[in-house]
Amino acid sequence: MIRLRKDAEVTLFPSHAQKPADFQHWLGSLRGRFEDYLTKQGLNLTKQRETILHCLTEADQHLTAEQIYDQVKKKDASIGRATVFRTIKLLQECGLVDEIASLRGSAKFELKADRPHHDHMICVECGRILEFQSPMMEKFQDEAIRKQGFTALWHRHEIFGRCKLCQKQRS
Amino acid sequence: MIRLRKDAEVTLFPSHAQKPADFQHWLGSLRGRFEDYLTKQGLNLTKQRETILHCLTEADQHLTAEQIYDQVKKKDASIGRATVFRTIKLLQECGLVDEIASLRGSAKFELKADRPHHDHMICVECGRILEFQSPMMEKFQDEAIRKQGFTALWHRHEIFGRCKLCQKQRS
DNA sequence: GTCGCTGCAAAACGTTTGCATTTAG
DNA sequence: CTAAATGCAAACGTTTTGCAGCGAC
Repeated sequence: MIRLRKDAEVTLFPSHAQKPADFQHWLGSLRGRFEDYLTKQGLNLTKQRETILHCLTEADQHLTAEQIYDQVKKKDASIGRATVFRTIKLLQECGLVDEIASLRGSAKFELKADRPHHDHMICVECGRILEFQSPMMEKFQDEAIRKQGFTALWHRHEIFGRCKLCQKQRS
Repeated sequence: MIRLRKDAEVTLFPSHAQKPADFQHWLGSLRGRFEDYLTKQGLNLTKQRETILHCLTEADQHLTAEQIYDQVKKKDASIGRATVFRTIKLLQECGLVDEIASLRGSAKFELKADRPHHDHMICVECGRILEFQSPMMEKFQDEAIRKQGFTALWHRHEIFGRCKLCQKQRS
């Protein structure tokens, strides 16, 4: 028998990551983690890669590759699309960035960094992405994984529907 | 306080839908549901649409549009890709087919029909898709949705990793 | 000088669409 | 006769790739 308090089940996050108080220090630490990974692979942290990471830290929402590209262009107009895609891939490999599904079309990305794991509710009307976390859900998920003899690497859990505002506008 | 039996938490499904004992009757009922939907929309159940639905009922795994197209061609070589895509879309609209994400590339589809809701574990090595269901997970998910004031339309929960066999081969 | 990195353009990929033709009631 | 349905090929949006030139150690 499992007992649990009704209160502790679900945590909501604001729709975007909170910026750490010491932004510069945070940015530096991410930069360091990226550089470490690249070095280990025999690669380098170039100006372009740094710019792209920087844009991701500044963004307060989930961005498509194209949106990241737009932001990056503001800092350095010479950077090409291909570099953005290639860099996002590197950031995913080293665990700094996560891909989340969008309703249709292009993928969206978020800076995972040190944030706790969470899942997403995606509004099909306005595209807004809400985040939530439920340790209990994780628990039962782990149970299923164990039962199946599966080795989980990552997962995504996306709920599509209408956010409070869009639902209200409909009625 | 919520109490629950440790046993009843997670149900595994075989990696594909069990075929009903009376296949013909089942097929007929799905066909009927499709036809009802089409009629309501002022559309018709054509030979092509019937063939595509038939292929989906025969498949015992999750198929991409291209794989469905291949199966369909065996029954009627004249059917085009576009018709397959268009028909899958209709089947989704009337709730007979669900789309599930594949690791990369094309979407995969499954015949939802009367099957209970379930989620997926996707093996990144062999592509095998395992299914599981956990009422408790749904419960906490609903809790999160309620807290957020969200109106859920559908969701998907996909765990990527290695299945038992592929994991064994690695070690 | 080497090897990685880049931007560009072209290719690849899965999916959708426009259109002329066929089909069914 | 009309409206829907089809197959084809072209278009689409996103992502990947080939390649020649650039740049950093």
